[in-house]
Amino acid sequence: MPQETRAAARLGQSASTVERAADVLVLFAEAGRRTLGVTEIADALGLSKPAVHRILTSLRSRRLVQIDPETRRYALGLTAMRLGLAYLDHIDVRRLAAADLAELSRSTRETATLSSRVGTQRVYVDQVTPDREVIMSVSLGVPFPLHAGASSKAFLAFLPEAEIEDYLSVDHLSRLTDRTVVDPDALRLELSAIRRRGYARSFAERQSGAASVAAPVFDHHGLPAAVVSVCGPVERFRGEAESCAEALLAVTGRLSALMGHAIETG
Amino acid sequence: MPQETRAAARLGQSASTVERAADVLVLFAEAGRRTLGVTEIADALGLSKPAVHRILTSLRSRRLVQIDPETRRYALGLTAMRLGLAYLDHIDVRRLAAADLAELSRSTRETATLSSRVGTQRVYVDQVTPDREVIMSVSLGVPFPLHAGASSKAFLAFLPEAEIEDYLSVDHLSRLTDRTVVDPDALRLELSAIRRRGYARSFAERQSGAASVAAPVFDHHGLPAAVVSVCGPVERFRGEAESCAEALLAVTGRLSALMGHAIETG
DNA sequence: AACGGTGTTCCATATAAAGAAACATCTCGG
DNA sequence: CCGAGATGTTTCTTTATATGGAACACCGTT
Repeated sequence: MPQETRAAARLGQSASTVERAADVLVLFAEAGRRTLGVTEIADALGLSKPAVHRILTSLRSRRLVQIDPETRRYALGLTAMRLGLAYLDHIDVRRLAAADLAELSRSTRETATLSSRVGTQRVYVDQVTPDREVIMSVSLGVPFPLHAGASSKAFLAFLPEAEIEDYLSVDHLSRLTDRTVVDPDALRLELSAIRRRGYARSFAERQSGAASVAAPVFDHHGLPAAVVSVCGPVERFRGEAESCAEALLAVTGRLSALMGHAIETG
Repeated sequence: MPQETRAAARLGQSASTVERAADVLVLFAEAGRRTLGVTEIADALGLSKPAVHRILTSLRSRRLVQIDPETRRYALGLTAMRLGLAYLDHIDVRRLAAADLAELSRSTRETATLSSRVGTQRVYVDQVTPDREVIMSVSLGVPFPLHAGASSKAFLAFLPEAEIEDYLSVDHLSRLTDRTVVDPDALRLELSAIRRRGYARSFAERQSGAASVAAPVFDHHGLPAAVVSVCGPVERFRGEAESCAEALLAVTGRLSALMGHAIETG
């Protein structure tokens, strides 16, 4: 009689005790409470007290949880923190975003790009172009300033205020096209609008004939770790900008969550 | 025949499969590599391939690890990050530091204190006094300004520059004793010296007859989460300040590591 | 197309988790 | 101060389940 465990279906052979232990760990992350007692856990997960106690003892031996000898209550341990920091250290935004870029380009039928920041400059690090005749294509690896174009402004708008002011106080903000905004006060207004709106727009600010919407992916410090954009020829993009922005924000929201930003403890 | 497992001694009954699973997780945090394969893990931990595979399948069902379908290699998953962030969110500095405060007081034979910041003020949240006749004792929960006394200056010195300037630009920095420094420029110099030195000193700045050294405990954002101090009567403290500072920095360094500051992923 | 390398499944066996109950501690409130 | 009713922990037998050798499946190479 093949009794179905709680294991996710179609994953193959599993180790049920390990799953119970994982459930215990997740409970610590979910519960608003910092500490949990044996009975509390047993009731919440439908396990017996001895089972929970054995699991906690094993988790304790690897410092995934720790016990407060005073109250005999359990909390997450140092190793739990190490796992989280290791995850955050090893994320490769480009790899993480690759599938989303492809999907974003497919659904919008425009070019989707990913940018990184290098000091006070920005570079495209990835792009996916749609399968149609007239498209936009960007150059990977070429540095651009932070004040012109949707991707650049998406970075700048969400930096700490001191960094923004440092950037705006440089002697001369370069003019890349006749639509580039180079007045610091005008830029401050624009950045403020971007923060309210959640994404940046550009029509030929950086490159004549090109238009785009862009939004940042936030890391667990709340700073922009990367910027995703959807861009296309300016003539047809006017009508698409809004729907592109919607798809864009869905993607950047998901990626930000994967980067540790604003996780809901459910 | 009672075969000794790898479980830490004297912890009570355990669940060995859970320990093996925990070892797998720790391996991801230890290894410089981001991804690991089944065989790689099995070899590293001395387990059989099927055992490792079953464990990974279970960990995967709870998203503690994830699999790259392309390469069939495994990496830490979203839940691992959640555990880390939950740990960092829930640290109770006071509880964490309690034992160290006691040891610090014992080894220096002076009073050890812990302070938290509440906006632009500071309060003592814990203290341990030594067992001798003439000692210093502070009042827990009473707010003090950030510019007078070692503990206060230890907070102020390591705040973001913008916050420091905000604080120094208030109309009138209060004078608590005749040794209190209230000149903004003199304070800027002093804060800079504190940052270089790593800890703050005070002789009767906040309280007549009292002297202290203090250093911050940093959180994973690199900001001071709390301040530890060693303090005593000003007459005898002059000769002790340097040795107290050494013990102090050992403690704040260790606590900072526990808070996620500057963790090495060995 | 055969190889050496992965990851994955099968299956009989042995092990180690499960759980009821008893025990040990702790915490209140009268 | 002392029991009542929690909690966490251990014992012990039964039973469920993790184990690992071997076989299988799936690559990317040569």
